Amino acid sequence: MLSKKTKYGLKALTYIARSEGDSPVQVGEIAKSEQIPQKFLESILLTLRKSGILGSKKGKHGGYYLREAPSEIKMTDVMRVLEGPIAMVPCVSLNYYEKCEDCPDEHKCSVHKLMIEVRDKTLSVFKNTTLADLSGS
Amino acid sequence: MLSKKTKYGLKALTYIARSEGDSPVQVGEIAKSEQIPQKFLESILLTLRKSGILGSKKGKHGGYYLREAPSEIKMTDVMRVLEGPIAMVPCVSLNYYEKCEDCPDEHKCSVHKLMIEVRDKTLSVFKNTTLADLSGS
DNA sequence: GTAATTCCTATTAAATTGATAGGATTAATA
DNA sequence: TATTAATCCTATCAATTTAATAGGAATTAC
Repeated sequence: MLSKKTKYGLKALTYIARSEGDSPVQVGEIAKSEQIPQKFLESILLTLRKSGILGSKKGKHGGYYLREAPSEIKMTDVMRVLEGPIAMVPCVSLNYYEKCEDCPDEHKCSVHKLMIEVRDKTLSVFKNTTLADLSGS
Repeated sequence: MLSKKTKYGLKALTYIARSEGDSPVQVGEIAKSEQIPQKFLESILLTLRKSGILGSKKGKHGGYYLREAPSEIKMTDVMRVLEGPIAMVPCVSLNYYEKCEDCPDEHKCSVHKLMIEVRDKTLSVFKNTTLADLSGS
């Protein structure tokens, strides 16, 4: 299941994509409109900024803005920042690979091959979807 | 990420599929061979039995066995029993549908459509995979 | 009747997630 | 320069879920 962090993050990004004009969008506005606890949303947008997906402007009239056009922002990147690995087991993760403790040989593991398939299918969706698709192009 | 419950469950099913002969397979044997805490595995196999995937025989020389041939046991069923919904959000779940609290209209939700796509791709993998595939046909 | 097994319920420990709190820092503007 | 309004940062807490353990009841083979 998707964490609320990810869901809130996706909604916020969509909101920003839709309302991009001259000035950055403020956390308070997004929180109110999308019914997200403001302080929680703050921390999520901070994560997105640190990862390079969002930029920010501090102080009065500050807020957040996209660093690239919505059509350039891939779901693979967004999901990895918000949700972490796309794979269902660490041993098939491309970006966060880890050996499973309980597996002497992962090529003999019955779960391994199945999870590679799932990973590839999921990845294909996220690779071919951008923020523009979410915000209704 | 897959829960350990699911991973252990899949490994145990694979083990049973591979060693099916006349007599049922015992929890202790599986636990030892697959390095799974025995009591934890007990509860997992109990779940699988209650769902109808496994059968059991009590008492001395008892144990667990598959209710159908490995090639008849679909991953969709196994995953739903062990891991729960296949969808990443309740509002796109086929078997466990629930409205999202924070969504006034799910057809306008930017996350909804994306998650339907992911669900369908994942589902296609699980639909076309059986325990026979896991246990090396 | 004894030993070996599944079955059942309850409990606990650890990890993760969701949310909150309080203030430091920065920038616009009057 | 003081005020206001925003992001930024760190810490903490509460709730939930996950992983594992404990102890014994019920059942069956021999």
